[in-house]
Amino acid sequence: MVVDDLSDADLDRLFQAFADATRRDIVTRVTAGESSVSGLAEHYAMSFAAVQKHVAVLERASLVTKERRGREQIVRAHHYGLQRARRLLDEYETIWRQRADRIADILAEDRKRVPS
Amino acid sequence: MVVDDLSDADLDRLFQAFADATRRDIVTRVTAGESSVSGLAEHYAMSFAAVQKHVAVLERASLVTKERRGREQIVRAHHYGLQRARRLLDEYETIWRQRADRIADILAEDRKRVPS
DNA sequence: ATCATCTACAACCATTTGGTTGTAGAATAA
DNA sequence: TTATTCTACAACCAAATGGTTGTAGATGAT
Repeated sequence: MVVDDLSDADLDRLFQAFADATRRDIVTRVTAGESSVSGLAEHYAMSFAAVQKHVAVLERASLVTKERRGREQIVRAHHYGLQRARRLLDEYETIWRQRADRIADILAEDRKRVPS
Repeated sequence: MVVDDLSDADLDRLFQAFADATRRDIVTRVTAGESSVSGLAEHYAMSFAAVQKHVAVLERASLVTKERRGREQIVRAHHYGLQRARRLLDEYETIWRQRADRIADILAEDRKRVPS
């Protein structure tokens, strides 16, 4: 049962977004609670513009959303992006596990046929 | 309960490795069954050297292993890298879900106090 | 009205990335 | 031995990435 319908480009953006420690930290923060871009920027030893770019990357990957509130831009976690990434890795792991089980079965057969 | 102990650089490599469609396809293939590097290269419209590089990226990310067999280099899936990535995303999702539940509770409280 | 704050975005720079071609070594086949 | 196959790796290139500074527009506070 496939629930995801993400293009290669979508997946590229999704995993690329996770491939940076600052961005993973931003995801953690806004997952714990919303924050303005400048609020986020305080926590990192880089310029506001750099943080702004990181947020933009996360937004393009559908991992966060931005919403204006007064003069601030509020960043929130976007659940579904996260869920999709996890499900994809789940699929890989399921395939792997099935194969591992099959190998285990074959080994078990061997043991029956050639008892020590 | 934290089972993972991956540095930022480890995670960078891990997600970076997934951030390319060719590499994800290689992971899928070798997850279904081992293959030589040249065997993999047949499936892609790029040079052998390019595929070789992709395999090297996956190897550095601990997603596959290489082993010499005669003149071939056999590529296999390495389960643990995959598992670690999935668990990390699980953690994010758990945090998010807890927060979503908390918000739902607060809304439920509101409904009790201010019945329509 | 003025000032401070928050954001947007352009221009620039160094490094990394994803590809190429070319050369060379090791293992197998004839 | 010689030829073929598979791999390793260097050198190169264009484009993307992750950072910077600088300028300008909106919004809120005094």
